[in-house]
Amino acid sequence: MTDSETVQPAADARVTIVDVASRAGVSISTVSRTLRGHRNVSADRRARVLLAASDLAYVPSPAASRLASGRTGAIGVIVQFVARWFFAEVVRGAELELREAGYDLLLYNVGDPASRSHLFQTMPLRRRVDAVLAIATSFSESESAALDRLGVPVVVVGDTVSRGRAGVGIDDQESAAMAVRHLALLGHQHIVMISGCADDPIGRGTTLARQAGFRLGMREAGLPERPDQIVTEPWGVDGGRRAMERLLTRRQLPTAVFAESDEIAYGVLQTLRRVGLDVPGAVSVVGFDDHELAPASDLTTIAQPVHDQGRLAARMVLDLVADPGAADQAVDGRERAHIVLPTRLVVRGTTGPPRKDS
Amino acid sequence: MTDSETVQPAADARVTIVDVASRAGVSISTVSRTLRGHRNVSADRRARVLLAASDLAYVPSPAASRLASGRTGAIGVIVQFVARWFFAEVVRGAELELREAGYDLLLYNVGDPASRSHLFQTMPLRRRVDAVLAIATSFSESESAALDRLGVPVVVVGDTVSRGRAGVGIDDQESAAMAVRHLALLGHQHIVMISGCADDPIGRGTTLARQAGFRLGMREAGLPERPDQIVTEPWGVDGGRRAMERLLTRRQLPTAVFAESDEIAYGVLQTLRRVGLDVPGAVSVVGFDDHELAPASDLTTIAQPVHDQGRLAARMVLDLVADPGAADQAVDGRERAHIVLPTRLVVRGTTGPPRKDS
DNA sequence: TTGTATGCGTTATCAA
DNA sequence: TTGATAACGCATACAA
Repeated sequence: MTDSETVQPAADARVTIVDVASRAGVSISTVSRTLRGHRNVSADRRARVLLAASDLAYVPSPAASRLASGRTGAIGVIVQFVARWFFAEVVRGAELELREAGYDLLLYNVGDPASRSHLFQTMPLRRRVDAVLAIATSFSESESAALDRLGVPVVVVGDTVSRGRAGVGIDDQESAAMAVRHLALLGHQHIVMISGCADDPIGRGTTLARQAGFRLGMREAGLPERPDQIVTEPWGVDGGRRAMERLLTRRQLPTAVFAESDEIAYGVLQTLRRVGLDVPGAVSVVGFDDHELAPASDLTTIAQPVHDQGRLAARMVLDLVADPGAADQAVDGRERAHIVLPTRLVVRGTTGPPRKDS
Repeated sequence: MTDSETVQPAADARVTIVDVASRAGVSISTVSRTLRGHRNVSADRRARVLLAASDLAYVPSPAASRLASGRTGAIGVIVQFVARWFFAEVVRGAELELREAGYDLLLYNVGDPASRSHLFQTMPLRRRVDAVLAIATSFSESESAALDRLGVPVVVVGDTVSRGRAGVGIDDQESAAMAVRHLALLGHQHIVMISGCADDPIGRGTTLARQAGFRLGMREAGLPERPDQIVTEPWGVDGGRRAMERLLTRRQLPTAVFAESDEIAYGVLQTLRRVGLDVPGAVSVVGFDDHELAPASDLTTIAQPVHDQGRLAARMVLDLVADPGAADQAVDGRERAHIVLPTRLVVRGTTGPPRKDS
């Protein structure tokens, strides 16, 4: 650990802009202007101010700055489950970008209904953030209204339902269709999708879009619609495990399974392993997300750029904060306020052609 | 989604304490006192203030409050990799507790050296937080000094090296010994530990403690010291995979592997699966953490209460903020400022007795 | 380009 | 118990 070994000045927390001003022999407005990067400061004074500030290890008081300017310098990030890989990865990407721009990241984890309704009812974000970044969640009407009432820009990540808001995401429908095409091309005819429940408020939009994509892919491949072609269980490993167990009670086992998420796929794989069904010999499995542990499970999956979604969303937020009217203008060279990032199939070991005897 | 459907008042963000005071017919001091829960306010005035505040949907300005009181109402949480399950889970626990107490959670992700040194050199936390919560990281001397210079309480989670600071964690050494005892009891004599590199700044203390625990457990079980009984690779799935590959080139395969973390164990399992070695028939595997996906891999592991560590640490932080001198006093009924939480063995399918012919 | 002066919305001190 | 009022530390409109 050779980093950050530089010795710091005494760094008395009580150094104010007045101290810097008097040490530099200028007024506090000049200090303020200099430190905020305004152009109209002469070179020599700028230098003097910078020197004095660094000598004194001056750090402006965020509270005072916020009070005077009205800007909070903070972005509120609303997330359902920080502990889940996807959310955490988005947060990481956003944090990187925000920190770089000097913004604070206020985390609001609203997985349980209690804290969620608390967030939207008492709105603790009010006056605390310059903008809001909401990760993979669908808002109810009133929630959405509450958000608008904040009067700050709102950017969403990865929720298809919230069109109309600035945001970044992927094309869940097309991506799901990609998975089906992959299986169809391998020769699979009996494909089942396992997904979370669409009435689950969490990721509702995502679930619906991926289900639609599955159906689309099936139609494209000329495969017949089956009544039970989509099995739903609560989202997660357990759900996947249970769904696969249900499939094991059917008259005929599908030759391939498309899971709405890698976590669900893990549950599917677990059940298949337990009963000794070969993957992909007996059943092929495709996941979705390219979860960090997908390589460890050798899982074929649809990869999406999670980290980048966080970064881009954060940049959109910053742009909107800088210019609130820019919601519909170009962002980062792209056309619209809704950025759609590409996905791709990652072929690993859980997919292959169906066995001839199937 | 039936929650948070309550209609909100107009909620003009520009309502100040003055408006509440005039509507209630009292002075702003009375409003302030009432809202901050001071005792010396008469019942009727209190009621009037509360009514007026709620009518106007008044929310105090955090910036003004912070400027006047000197308290920021925020806790800085320093984390290496939010995207990893352990860290994210601790954050989740901490967030719950902090939010409940009305504190903001400022997230600082310092995985890469650049942002880490930036954090400790320019100390953006200064004046922004009332306390710091550092998750599973070892500080260098200068980093530790920089932290102290902040002049706010610091609480650590899950790092054994940082004794001397208030914190909460587990007994990594004893827990690792537990894993070894489990294997020894099953009859294993040839056990190898796979761990991250001890010169990796990340989780250095944890790694060292678990290695020490491994050696302790081996001695206790009367098993001979072997020169190569600990294999180190960079922490993570890839490291585990590679370490297991290295084991496959040895003259004799161990009958059991103890992985420093579940992620490492996943890599080990992947390699074993690839070469067709039966688990636990040919090789038993024990992990550490009880990662959320450990059940999916049917991994025997040492479970630690991650979420609770976050919660307890947050509560320690809050106690210290309330009474900075309380560092060495009782916390939550426990004796010392360093809380050690219990761990336990979770037996799943990756451990069993060694095959007779081994 | 530079400095002066006012305001930002609270909290806290002090008299009453 | 209540109410004036002085900080709190900075940004900014305005004057110079």
